[in-house]
Amino acid sequence: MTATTDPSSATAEAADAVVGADAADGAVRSARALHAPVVDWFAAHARDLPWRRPEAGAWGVMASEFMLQQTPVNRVLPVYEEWLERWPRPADLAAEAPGEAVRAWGRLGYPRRALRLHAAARAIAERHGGEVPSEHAQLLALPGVGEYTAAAVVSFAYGQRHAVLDTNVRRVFARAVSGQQFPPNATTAAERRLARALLPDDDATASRWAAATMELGALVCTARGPQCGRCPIAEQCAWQLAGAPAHEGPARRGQSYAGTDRQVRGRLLAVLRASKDPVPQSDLDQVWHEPVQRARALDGLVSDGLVEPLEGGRYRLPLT
DNA sequence: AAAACGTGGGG
DNA sequence: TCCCCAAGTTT
Repeated sequence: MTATTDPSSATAEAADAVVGADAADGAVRSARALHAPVVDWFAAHARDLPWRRPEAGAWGVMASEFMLQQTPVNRVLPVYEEWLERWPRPADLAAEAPGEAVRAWGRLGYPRRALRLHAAARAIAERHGGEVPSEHAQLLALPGVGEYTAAAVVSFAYGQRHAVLDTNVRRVFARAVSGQQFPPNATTAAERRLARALLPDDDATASRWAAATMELGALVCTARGPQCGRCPIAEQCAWQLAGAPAHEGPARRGQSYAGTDRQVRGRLLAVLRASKDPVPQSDLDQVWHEPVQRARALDGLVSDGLVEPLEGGRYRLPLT
């Protein structure tokens, strides 16, 4: 275990962040008091996910993070296994046609992620000697890698001390520290500051803390129906202490789907994925009744590089 | 900075 | 049933 009790600059910074986040709460809790319970809870309750096993490597971690962007763990699992078996290293994927990545992506959703993971693999093969970079800035420069994914890779794959702020962690901090039921709609500077302030001092503990807070949010401190009875820090949770007040601020605007271009794109791509050979326009025309929207959706897929138009009005997943 | 971007499961 | 949500990124 680590020194969870000695004071440090990080503690003072955390205190400031906490006060800043909730000035009404006069009792400044020690950030350090959260580390041990959460990390110990993680040691006892963490799921055995394939990308957490040592053999996953940085490439496995990175691939899993792409797949997990907005897609639940259970749906990712089978695709991840096939993907890593087929393309065990970045160079293996880089050697493939991008369309094969899109096909293997299956129904995970947001297929541009498949294209970006493929492009990232090519960048890694060309610019990084086939090794997933271990610097946050270099990762951030890769297609499809944003602030969260870069942080996840350096933390989970390389064991670095880096704040990892995903939707789960944001919710845990919002409740446990800020006393709010939900975090703001968009990640704020205050949240980043708080996440940095709460980070344990040493790399190993910081890395575990990142994974642990994420897992706590995913399994216990969930968006709906949180299981506070099973939470290791329920006694210190600012939201609980405040009587679990309902969320104030603006509600998150839901995403509509039925009837949108996204739905049409999804149907078009499903047809293309299913066929190894080029598909005639007439087959694509079956998926949507409205010709204007249908054409717009197809154009969008082409301009996104997800679909390749051929001579004679035929289409296929991209070869190059 | 708001909006686009897929898909399916659970409350 | 319907709505909400899921390890975000890009433009």
